[in-house]
Amino acid sequence: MSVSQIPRKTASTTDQDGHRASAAEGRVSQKGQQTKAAIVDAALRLATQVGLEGLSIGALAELMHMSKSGVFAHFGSREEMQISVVHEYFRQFEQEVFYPALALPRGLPRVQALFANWMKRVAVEIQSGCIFISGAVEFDDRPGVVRDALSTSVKTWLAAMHRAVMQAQEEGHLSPQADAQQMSFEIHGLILALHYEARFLNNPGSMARANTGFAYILSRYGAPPRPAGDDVTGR
Amino acid sequence: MSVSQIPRKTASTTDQDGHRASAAEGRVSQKGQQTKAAIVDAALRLATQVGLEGLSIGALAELMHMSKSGVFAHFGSREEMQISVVHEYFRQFEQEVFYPALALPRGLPRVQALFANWMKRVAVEIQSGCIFISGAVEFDDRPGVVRDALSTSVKTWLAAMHRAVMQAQEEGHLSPQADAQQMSFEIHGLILALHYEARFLNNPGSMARANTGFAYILSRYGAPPRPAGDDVTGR
DNA sequence: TGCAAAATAGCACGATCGTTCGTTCTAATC
DNA sequence: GATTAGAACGAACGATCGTGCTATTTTGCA
Repeated sequence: MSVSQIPRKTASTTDQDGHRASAAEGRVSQKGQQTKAAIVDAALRLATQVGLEGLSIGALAELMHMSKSGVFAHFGSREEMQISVVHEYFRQFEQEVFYPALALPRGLPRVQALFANWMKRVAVEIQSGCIFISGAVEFDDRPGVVRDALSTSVKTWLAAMHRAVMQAQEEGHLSPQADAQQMSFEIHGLILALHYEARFLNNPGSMARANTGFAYILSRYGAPPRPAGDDVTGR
Repeated sequence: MSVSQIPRKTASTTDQDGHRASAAEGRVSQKGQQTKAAIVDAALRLATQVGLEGLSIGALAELMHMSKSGVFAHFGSREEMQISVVHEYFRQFEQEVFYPALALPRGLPRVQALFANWMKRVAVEIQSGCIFISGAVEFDDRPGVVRDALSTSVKTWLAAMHRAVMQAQEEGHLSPQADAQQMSFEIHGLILALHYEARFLNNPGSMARANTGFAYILSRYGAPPRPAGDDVTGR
């Protein structure tokens, strides 16, 4: 399902056409699409550092060498801009983490690839930040469209991970009586602990601990003894 | 430093007298201490919902039925107010989670008590929020005194937890060759996943999954339910 | 009870926020 | 080339932010 709604790479703004038109609800020109995509790009880069709430149109305008109103006109509201950022982040997350793992056979190889890709991305986000994590904190008790967009994106990804685990059970790679929800929960915890301890506490060795934890989880859930190849980068 | 000490509204700021005086560094009166403690109390309650950055002196003043300048004068700066909130939060955390567990014998019982108390607190924070988590996101790439206060508090607590685990190894309750840092990391992950999935995603059953995960960790690290000396690949 | 000191209020400041409005410039269409 | 829609600008708005400053009230102590 998430595969079918793959957004076009040519225009990153076309994915929200159906639900809301641009600022003045007039048709957008080619140039308009380009600049809007560039703005969303810059906004995403800024949001990973200062969070979705720290994102301001003024700062974004200065970064784009544009006027505030010029930037604003592309979205019509701050919330709509934040949603655009969330969608773009999710799109990139899919491209980097999810889709490459589909190249591997379903079952344990794909689960390992998903986790490896996830780790690779978090490793970068230790410096840049992750809006799925910062956004969760910022919007966890602030209902609204931005929270909905965030929540939907995160749930879509976690469901994909969970699905891969269940497929591994079906393939006989993991114990069939194991609790797939439990396993997904623990994996999520490893990622969150890595992000917290590496990014905020600057604890060295967090990456290795997350990987070790994942190996422990696999072994507990009945994964076959590890093959000689230690590197499981599914790319 | 007794166990039974319950946080009371009076003199909750006396613990930070030595490190920094009040706003104008003049001597504080009894009434001043009371109101400041009440302000910090309200600020803490507000900060758990909107975060340390969302905390504003204006909103706090309205909540206290005071003027902005009246509130401001107690701290001298917004940062100092945020630091006071962090210290108060840490103090309450200690009182609720850490000290009660000291009543139990060192080793596995104390480790289990620490985790149980931690869980009890997080269960409440699913509704109210946790500034150790929200603060980490808000200040993870914003250096300064507030970040330092937060970081120090969190590290103190995690070190206490880690120390308890090592004591359990010394007591023979946990396998001596196990990696205590690894175990602490995984426990931290369970708490973070619980907070994320329960508070942001509203996933039911998260509490049970965190408890189950903790039991798994204990068994893997050689807790009594399983015969000691068991290999790391338990279950 | 009187008096110094502390607590609080009131006001104003510069800055920044998201947003609106009218205008100007640029691009696409005929 | 003329027409027109859209992109971008610039100024201004009301609101809120943290923070000074100066009165005024309240408190604690001799």
